[in-house]
Amino acid sequence: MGPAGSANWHAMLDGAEDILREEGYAALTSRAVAERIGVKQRLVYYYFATMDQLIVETFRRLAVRELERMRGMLATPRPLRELWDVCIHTTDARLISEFMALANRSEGLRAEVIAFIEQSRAIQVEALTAALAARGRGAGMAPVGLVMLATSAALSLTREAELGVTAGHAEVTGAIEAFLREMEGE
Amino acid sequence: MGPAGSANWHAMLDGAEDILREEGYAALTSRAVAERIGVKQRLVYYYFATMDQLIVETFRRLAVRELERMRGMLATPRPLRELWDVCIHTTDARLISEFMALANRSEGLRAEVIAFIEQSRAIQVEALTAALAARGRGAGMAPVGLVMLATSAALSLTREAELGVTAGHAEVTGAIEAFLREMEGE
DNA sequence: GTCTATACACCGATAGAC
DNA sequence: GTCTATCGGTGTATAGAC
Repeated sequence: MGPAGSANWHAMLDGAEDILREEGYAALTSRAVAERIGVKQRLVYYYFATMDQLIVETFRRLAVRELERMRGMLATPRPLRELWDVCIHTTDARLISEFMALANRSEGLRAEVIAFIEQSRAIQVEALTAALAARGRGAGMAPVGLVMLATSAALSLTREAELGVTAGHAEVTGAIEAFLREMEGE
Repeated sequence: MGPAGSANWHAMLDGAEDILREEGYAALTSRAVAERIGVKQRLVYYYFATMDQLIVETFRRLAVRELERMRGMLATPRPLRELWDVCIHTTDARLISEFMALANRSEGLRAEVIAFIEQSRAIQVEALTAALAARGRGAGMAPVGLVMLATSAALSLTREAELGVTAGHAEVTGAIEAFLREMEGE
């Protein structure tokens, strides 16, 4: 309904994102979003027809930004290093947990999540394939497999670190760092 | 409060588990649990002081069962194969997503989740270490790192498969299957 | 665009009878 | 152990004034 891209529209998505991160999806209500940005609850329904729509838009905005950022990294001197650092340092496992749980029950969100995973994987495969080709070598597994494995590891490493579990982390991180150094130096 | 281990106690945990799996934690209410097992809402508060306690007990019962099962596998002819099959086939990523999201906001649950991860990792490390020693070889990475990596992969493989994403899955599964065959034959 | 007001349903938790 | 009844609060969503 309301104008996408307007100041209030963005403010509402910002609020929704913060609430998801800090309090979880059970706390993501139209009242909470309104209060957080200093408007009345009714206004949320002027900008979004349902709460589900607000959630989907929140994820979509995040996904678009992230994909754009990742594509930008393809042109840098060390794309693999950049992509890995993003995965491991700027990922918020709490926020991702909420979206993963929500995606199990919202068709609209699920479609967005699927699209995001597929596109981000494609970008990462492109980066790894190019890096391997430039050095005229393979990696013992097809790039798409290696990318899938690294993405899984990054997500679990981040999530467990937030919980306070670290068994095996140094070993996995070490192996990936060694691979990155071998591929891109520094 | 109420007698842990009684028929109603188990029925309530069963109900809670089903609701989490099917509808998510936002739908896990005392009324929903009561209705599902055919009792009145008040009775839920006779067995559990708070909803948080019910959630913690639901996870704990599940974790205890799972750890027992995993320990039992250490004595089988192919422990690595058994442990991997459990990870990849009987894991319900939806249920895990809910517990992961809940653990971000419930101290009691978080402690249980941490304990479970640490204990299951220890069992898996024991299995892998024994298997490597029996064959007098190493694996290019310390066992705990390999276990961490495999666990991450299993979780993401299951979760993505439920979403319908499969890019890179065959490659990762193939590599792990090859490793298992090399270690335990068949 | 933004508001007041409200319909209707559901929540956790408790009092207290049987 | 199990129930009826209820308190005070919150949820989505809508009607309609300004």
